[in-house]
Amino acid sequence: MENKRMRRSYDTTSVVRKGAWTAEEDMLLKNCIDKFGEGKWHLVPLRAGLNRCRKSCRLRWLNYLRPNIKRGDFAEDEVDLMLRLHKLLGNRWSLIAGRIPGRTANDVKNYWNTHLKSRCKQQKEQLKEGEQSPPTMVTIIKPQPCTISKALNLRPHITSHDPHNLITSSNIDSVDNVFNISKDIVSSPKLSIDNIDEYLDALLEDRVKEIGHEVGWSFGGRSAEGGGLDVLEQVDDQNSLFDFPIDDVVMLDLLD
DNA sequence: AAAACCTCCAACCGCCAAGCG
DNA sequence: TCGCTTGGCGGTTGGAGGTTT
Repeated sequence: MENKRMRRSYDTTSVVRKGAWTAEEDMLLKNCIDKFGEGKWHLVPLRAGLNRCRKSCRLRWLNYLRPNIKRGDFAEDEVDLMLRLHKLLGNRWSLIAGRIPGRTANDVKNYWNTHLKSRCKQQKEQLKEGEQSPPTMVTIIKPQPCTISKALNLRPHITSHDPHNLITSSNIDSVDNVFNISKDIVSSPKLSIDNIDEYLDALLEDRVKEIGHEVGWSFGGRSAEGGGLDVLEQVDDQNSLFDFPIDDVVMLDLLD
């Protein structure tokens, strides 16, 4: 598909080309990835015969050329999932995108910034106005940390205390009416983003199975790529996969 | 009709962590 | 241990196209 907008002008005098990609460049990049596979991005410009930097090639592939990328408007359930994940993870776009099949981190980020940021702000203000009545706590989820570490294949590079990998109070400032996570808990060095990633799978799967039992859902399998839930056949049509009522508070007791 | 303003999103930029010699 | 390279991420920009005035 040709760029719908050819916005940026090219600097033809520089060695490394910038700006919008042409169909020809796309083809060269795609052929290169098809032949050599993803990765080794520093070699890609050379292999593909492109005057582009490695980052530009990588970005173009990940955000545009990669197969199975979904384009067009976000579906209602995708938006719903995005909202909930954002409340839990903050601006961790790549993590959020990893749970929305076919969507890239850039897509998610753009959608958030253009559609949901203002909506979220608005909701927050409304909540402040009616702050007198505290939200009702309806669900308590208490997974056992030892189960997570045993049951899940945590990646080897997880560090015990990596400040950049932690959800901190600063990036959960939007945690309000859905996930009420104490700052003490989320800033604990025991919980890294990698844990969160795996943890979400376990948490959602457990929760969905639990709910599914009650309402009579049947389940498919895990996706090969992300390891998360990928199929859920709903027997009745009254609930969606992540249909926690928006006003519920889900207390996550992540640690012992 | 056209100027001003708004929306959208591809692409760029800077930073960080991991890996390697 | 240190410095360099690479991959990856989130924030931001810029400009085409759409809408309003």
